[in-house]
Amino acid sequence: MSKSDDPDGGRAGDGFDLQSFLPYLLNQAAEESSLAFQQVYRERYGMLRTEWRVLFHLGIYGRMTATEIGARAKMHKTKISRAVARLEERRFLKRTRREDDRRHEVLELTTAGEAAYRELRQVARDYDARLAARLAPEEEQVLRRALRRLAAGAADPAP
Amino acid sequence: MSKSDDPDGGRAGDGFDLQSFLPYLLNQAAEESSLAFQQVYRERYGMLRTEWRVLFHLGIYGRMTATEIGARAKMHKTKISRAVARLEERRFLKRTRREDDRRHEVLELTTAGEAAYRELRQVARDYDARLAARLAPEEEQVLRRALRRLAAGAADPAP
DNA sequence: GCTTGTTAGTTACAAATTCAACGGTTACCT
DNA sequence: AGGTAACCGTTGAATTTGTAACTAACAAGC
Repeated sequence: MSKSDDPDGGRAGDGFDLQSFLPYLLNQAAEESSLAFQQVYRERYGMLRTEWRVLFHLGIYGRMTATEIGARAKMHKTKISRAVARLEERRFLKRTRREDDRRHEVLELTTAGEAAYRELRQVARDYDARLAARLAPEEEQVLRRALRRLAAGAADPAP
Repeated sequence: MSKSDDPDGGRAGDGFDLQSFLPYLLNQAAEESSLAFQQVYRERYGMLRTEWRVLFHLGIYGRMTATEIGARAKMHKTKISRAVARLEERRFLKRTRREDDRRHEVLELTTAGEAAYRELRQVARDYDARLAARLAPEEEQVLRRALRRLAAGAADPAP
């Protein structure tokens, strides 16, 4: 039949355009644009996605606790707990219990962690530039702004 | 210390702006914007992400094989295999071996599958509109175009 | 003091994803 | 034909994630 004859990636079929559905489209773009970066932190440092995120949070913001990272990155406690454990094993960070409240562990990068962070940060900068180069300069601005708005979530759940 | 004092979500620290790093930002936006839709297909149909995707591909493009879906959606074989198995169990789709080449299985929605698809499609449309409503109309256009370009991937890997 | 409740972080178990190998079918090559 | 290679789809084992119960530390009320 003539149902799926379009050579390109997608607007045939019935009325729904999957390639324009934001949750789907965002996911495809996120997936695709993570690939090359992923390859670096995986193959060069044996890290997982959760791990480079924790690394970056500490590299950027300095000493913080696991919960603070979780709040900023919207990552679940357990993910962070495991990422921290692995990063500690590999001596990328160290923990210190806070003496005024011994429930908190303050996390901090070691020298090795700092070094890894700085290298990955450079990779990230270069890579981000390469991604942005696929877009028109003003397009890029609009994109980042729109994404931040979407990432922020709905303020009001419609009355 | 004065290292992480910014009340809002992000630009303190050293020079790197994580909230603007596209792979990270895209992921946050994708995650956030999937939540409400996820809730519907999960709680109303007990589906997984892979499953609604397969369902939509069949609903939109009609009969296709698993590999064709994989190519369009950039989903791995095994994910699709398992999604198809679960959708079949629940009688949302049926398979037919192609007689001219018995390696292929043509997948097709059942009546129940069609019904589920149509309902979810409506949810998707409404939801997409609600997401887009957070953006300025022209912003929205630029966003979708930019995302499609990013999702398409790099044409040349730089010589 | 001694409950009760809350918060920080871990761990155990189940669910989902990835990776590698497999069976069955067709295509190619001599 | 016979052998090898390629392709479609599945399966089992290893990773990774998610969910829920847990320990430890503090805080508040009584």
